[in-house]
Amino acid sequence: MPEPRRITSADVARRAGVSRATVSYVLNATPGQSISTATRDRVLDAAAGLGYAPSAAARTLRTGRSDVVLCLLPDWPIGNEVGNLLGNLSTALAREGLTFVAHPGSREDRPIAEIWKAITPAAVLSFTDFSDREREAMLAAGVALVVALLGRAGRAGLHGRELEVPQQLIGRRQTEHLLGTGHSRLGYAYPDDPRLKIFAEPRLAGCSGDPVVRTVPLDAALAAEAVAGWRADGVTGICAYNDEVALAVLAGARRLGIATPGGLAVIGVDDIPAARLAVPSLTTVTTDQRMLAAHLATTVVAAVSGRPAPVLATADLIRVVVRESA
Amino acid sequence: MPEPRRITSADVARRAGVSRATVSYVLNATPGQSISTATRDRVLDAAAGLGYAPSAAARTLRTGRSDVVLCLLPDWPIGNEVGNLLGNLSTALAREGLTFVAHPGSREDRPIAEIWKAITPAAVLSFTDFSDREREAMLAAGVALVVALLGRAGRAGLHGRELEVPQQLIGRRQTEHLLGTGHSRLGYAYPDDPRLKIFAEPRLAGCSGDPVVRTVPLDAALAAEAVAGWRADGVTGICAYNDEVALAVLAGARRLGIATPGGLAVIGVDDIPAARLAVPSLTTVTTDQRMLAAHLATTVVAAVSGRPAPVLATADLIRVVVRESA
DNA sequence: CTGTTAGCGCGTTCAC
DNA sequence: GTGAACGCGCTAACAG
Repeated sequence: MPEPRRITSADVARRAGVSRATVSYVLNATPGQSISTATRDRVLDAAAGLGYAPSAAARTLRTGRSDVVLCLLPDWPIGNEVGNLLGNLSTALAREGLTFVAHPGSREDRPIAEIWKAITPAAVLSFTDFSDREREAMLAAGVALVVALLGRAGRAGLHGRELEVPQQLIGRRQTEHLLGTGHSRLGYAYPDDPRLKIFAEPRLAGCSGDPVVRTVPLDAALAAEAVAGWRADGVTGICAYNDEVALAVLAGARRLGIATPGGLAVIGVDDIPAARLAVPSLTTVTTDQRMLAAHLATTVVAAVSGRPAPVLATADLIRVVVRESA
Repeated sequence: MPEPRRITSADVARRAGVSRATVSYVLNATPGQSISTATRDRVLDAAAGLGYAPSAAARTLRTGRSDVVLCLLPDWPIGNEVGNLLGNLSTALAREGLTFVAHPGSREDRPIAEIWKAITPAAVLSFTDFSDREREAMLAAGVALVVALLGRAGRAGLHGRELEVPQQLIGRRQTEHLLGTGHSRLGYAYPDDPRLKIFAEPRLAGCSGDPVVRTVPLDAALAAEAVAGWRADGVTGICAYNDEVALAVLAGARRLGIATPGGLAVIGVDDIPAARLAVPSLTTVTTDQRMLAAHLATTVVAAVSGRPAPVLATADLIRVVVRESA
């Protein structure tokens, strides 16, 4: 086999009878260049005819930045909703000519620096915050954007590119629903997994009505203990960290023979498939992942091109799905 | 700010008082080069002292291949288990010096070629099969490995690097359990989402006992219809495509007032958190994701370095988790 | 206006 | 152990 040599801009230039520079100008539509339509077309034709695709590596080497957006996934279990968000994000960024990739795996396995150095991304998104050193290193390396999807609460982002509002809003919506359906004494079912703290804290902080917090493991017997505790406190409505925790609360209540929602109302977060199949079916709160993804994509694009970040319209972002449990 | 110039191998060479070539040979431990220990150490010290990290882009440009392993995610909803697998895979590959990234999003959004051209990966993994054209294009571009996690059944892979066995094994284990607990007439609860077919087919094919197949949407009322049908057929044990479908079957049975497992035994797949919280708790089948990830990682490494693919030891890979529902 | 020349970015590798 | 070319695209400076 005659080693199928890569097609380079030189090939296109040769075929179009112009210089490589011209090819570059035409293909990148470089502003401030005046190239005749005839030449333009010849180049375009040649490129198309040869099936030319520029070498991403060369471009990256030259410009110091690829068109890849790197997302660092958290080390806590990612479920359906996150998967969904990533998919939407990928689609939205693709429309802008950016390639989205996600890197799973904890930062302990591999220093975060190795990851982005291997990719030379245009932007890095992360679900957890960066240390100042990391942030600086990336910026110094020319990474255009550094978004923490959930910055430390209250921290004025270096870029105003953080997105903690929705989390608090989730807690708010949960309590609003419960308070609105006649429950005045509330509990908060906190997740067992310490890695989830970064999400749980802002959600809890968004709750009004000062709920009684208890940790609820994903186990019916252990959940029952928590439920018993809440009962003793006079709590009648529970905001759960997410649907899984909510299902645990439901299972715990059942063990104790407590009727739901009569004896205890429960509201989750995420609307996982199991939520509607539970008995009683689970009332929960969902985020419009498509809208959120669109916003994130816009934020990334803005940052890459040096424009200010857009403001997230949070109005319809988070919705209560009313079912039987609350 | 004095524009923090990147540290290159030239800097290291200068500091160590050697040529750039030598630096390259030392840092890559290039075989067939005779470099004195003294020089070696000087280079190593200089590199460490300067905090030198080679430019991935330049390396990729030169060698035609990055050290990134690209995984193309399917467009069907990815859940916890897949997330888990990806995490383990990432960790395993990191140990081999490879950077793992995943690209979500359907192939309709963006031709698959654009993705890998943007990354120049050492290897590409995919959950679904590639067309022959795609496969060839990648191979021609120097991508070392092209694994379809689930090739078309029966297709003799170009590389023998396909992994369909576990899927069939899942079905096998489910039926074994049900047949072993006294159920002779079985049903298979097929997922509603057509995108899942690629997983569902091999799982179903692995089932013994020729089960009666019915599609079960994730909705209690609709699931009840399917359950009623099975009852009419004399079916007493259901293998579900996954835990969510199994939960739907459970919900359907409850609607009809059918006791589980007395009236109908159900076994799922995945062991999602909701499985143990269901009523009755769900008997299910799990895959050892860590073991699977290790095998995949080994396969990738073998392929990248041109060695033959290892054989997967399937013995303990798939396990039944016995709970109440079957 | 139109388009070209030339050198850069950085690590790798062949030939001496 | 070294010099020098190479992989490929970008872009400032420059000539018709």
